[in-house]
Amino acid sequence: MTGATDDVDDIVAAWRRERPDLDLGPLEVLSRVSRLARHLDLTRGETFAEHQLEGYEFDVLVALRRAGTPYQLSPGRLVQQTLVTSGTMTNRVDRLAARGLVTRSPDPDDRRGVIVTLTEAGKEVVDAAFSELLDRERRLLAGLSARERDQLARLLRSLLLPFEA
Amino acid sequence: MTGATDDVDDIVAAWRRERPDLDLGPLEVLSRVSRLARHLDLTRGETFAEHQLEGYEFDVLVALRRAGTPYQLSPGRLVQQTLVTSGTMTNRVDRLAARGLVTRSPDPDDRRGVIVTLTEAGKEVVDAAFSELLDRERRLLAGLSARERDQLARLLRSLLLPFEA
DNA sequence: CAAAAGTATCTGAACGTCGAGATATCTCAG
DNA sequence: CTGAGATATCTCGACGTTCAGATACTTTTG
Repeated sequence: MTGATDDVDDIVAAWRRERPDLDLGPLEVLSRVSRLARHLDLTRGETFAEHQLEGYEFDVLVALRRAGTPYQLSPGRLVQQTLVTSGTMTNRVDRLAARGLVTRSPDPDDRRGVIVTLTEAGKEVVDAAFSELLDRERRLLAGLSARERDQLARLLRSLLLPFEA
Repeated sequence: MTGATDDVDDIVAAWRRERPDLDLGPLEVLSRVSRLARHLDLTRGETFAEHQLEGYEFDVLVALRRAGTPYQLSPGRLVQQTLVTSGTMTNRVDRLAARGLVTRSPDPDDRRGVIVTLTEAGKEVVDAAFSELLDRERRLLAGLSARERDQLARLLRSLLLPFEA
């Protein structure tokens, strides 16, 4: 059994033919990261659709949910956790508030500030969707042993660290 | 020395506190993949800007470049390789053609078809940008040994395969 | 305490992507 | 050959994101 090849193997082979002078090593890892993330994004949508959620809505709800009681965060903190811009977060909170999944209220300690709170309805939706997402993702990882998953997590962490300085 | 922790460690710890009933294992791997990809996307933009390119333009040029002489692909093939929709590809080719980086011509063998060709100017731009991108990505991976990079590539490949069936 | 610098959030226009549908062409069974 | 279905590409309106700048408030400085 010769190990199966993926799209990135083809891409690297093509480059090796076209540019044998270049060290294509980085592609082996980082192209796979990008493509895998893209596939994950595309299929996550299926899970969310079952709960009448969009992916970007989920990202906000999930940040509020794991903050714990009373499920409150400022837009600024939500921006940090979701890696989007402040204008985007304003829009997202608007839409979620219109659907009754969060509320927006003034921060009593800082009159510039706003507090976004997960509603009970929002909590129910996000809990259901999150649990299903975990199930789905567990299936994606089923092909790896526990040891391999640990390795993978450890290696990815070390790539992630430089971005979080 | 206790290993450094990243954002995902914090996220998992928060979830463990909030939902000790759930198996959060998938997050350790897949959250890192998503966040890393997002960071890669954000910083890739810096490299491209030096060559007056946008990331989405680069994706198209690079697919044509590695196709080899005569650097031609149909919009359909470009769609497959870049994981975007056909409408998006039409727009991208429009913009690249307007900038003189590609040309669009009818396919002589299939009158429904179109052939997108990389111009000499397009080739020069993409070669310069690609080489610089590789340098930059190599630096990101410098913290890993060759053996670790291989491991990582192998594990990511096995996660990618199910999406490519 | 006043002025300057910093911070939190929102606004609005420009932009790229998507998704459904339209058009034109090709393929193949009958 | 003909008609049905498949295929390749494009059109276009809706949408979410970005970016720069505006606003309002807070903190720091002298």
